[in-house]
Amino acid sequence: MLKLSTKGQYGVRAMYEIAKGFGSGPVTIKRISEEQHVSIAYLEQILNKLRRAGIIKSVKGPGGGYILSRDPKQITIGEILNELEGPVAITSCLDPKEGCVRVDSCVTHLLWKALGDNIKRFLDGMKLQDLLQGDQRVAAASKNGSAGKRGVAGQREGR
Amino acid sequence: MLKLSTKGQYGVRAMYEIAKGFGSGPVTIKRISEEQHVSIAYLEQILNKLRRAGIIKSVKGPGGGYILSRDPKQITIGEILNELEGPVAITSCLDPKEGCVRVDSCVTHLLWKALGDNIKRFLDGMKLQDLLQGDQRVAAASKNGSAGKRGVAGQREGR
DNA sequence: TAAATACTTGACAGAAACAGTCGGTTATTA
DNA sequence: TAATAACCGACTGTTTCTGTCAAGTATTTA
Ligand code: FES
Ligand code: FES
Repeated sequence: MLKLSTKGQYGVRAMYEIAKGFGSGPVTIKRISEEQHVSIAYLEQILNKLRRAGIIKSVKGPGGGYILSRDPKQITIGEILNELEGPVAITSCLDPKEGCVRVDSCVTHLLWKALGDNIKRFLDGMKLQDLLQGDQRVAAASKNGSAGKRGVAGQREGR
Repeated sequence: MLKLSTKGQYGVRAMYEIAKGFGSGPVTIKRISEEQHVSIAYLEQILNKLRRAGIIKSVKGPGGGYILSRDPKQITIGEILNELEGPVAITSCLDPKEGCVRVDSCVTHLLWKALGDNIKRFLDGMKLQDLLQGDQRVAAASKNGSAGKRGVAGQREGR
């Protein structure tokens, strides 16, 4: 249950690849395709969305490719997924686009809201930079719970 | 993103309804249908799964219905959803039924694992009893993060 | 034992979401 | 102008979801 679509998964992997090249010129779609084993056609769809959202920029022509709009420290997994799959919404009732009339009498509303908030907090606390740093922070979050501002021992000094 | 299917949602609502009748005889499917606005036919499907899993028991004939197999304090939301939608598996790679060969070289594996563990911890920490008690504990979890053993201030003394 | 109640089971089907492809276009550089 | 690389929309097969339906079984009460 609660599966992420491939768009979201590939999107994060693609962003990781672009982040790897941060500071050293654009990364081509072809490169990403080879490194992450995702078809070029599919990646185009994904990267277009992210570009329109302003998270990455593109450079056309030879030597072109994609670059991050911001520092990897300032791009969260949450915002990537948000663009590709919409906001976290455990139920339709929690979806901003839908909403629900019976909120007050609903016994589970708060439950799903709490879960959704939890997930959101996790995803928004996780940065592209954390992926680049070989997952130490991620691993810590696994034991700890949310990756929120409380932080993790040893976070500041990545290496 | 990360939407729960209606089976899972209705399942929890149905369990809540059965839990309400805990100690005072079986609750009919008809009753649940009316209280929670879900069709009888659909509920049958859902309750059958839960019964086969041993979470609830059924009593046939007039005066029959469904009853909890255990105390509401001992039934978690996690196990209900687990039966109805399978285990938490953010990606196919994390799904016990599927698995992945490329785990080691995968940059996002740990990330999704951490998220999944987080969710699981939340769901397993949340009991049917918490729903019955008007959501105080749930509300607390919303601000706090995981509903795990670390607990929430004032948890012990529910009321 | 007959009637009423209530759960049991498996099959089925329309709708929606997913996963991915394809053909053609535009912009940049050398 | 030729090569490179991003851009764009439409399209399609597959899977999952969200239910419905019909027929059957078990239990109680009159
Ligand atoms: S039914 Fe809409 S909030 Fe629960
Ligand atoms: S590709 Fe299987 S673990 Fe990431």
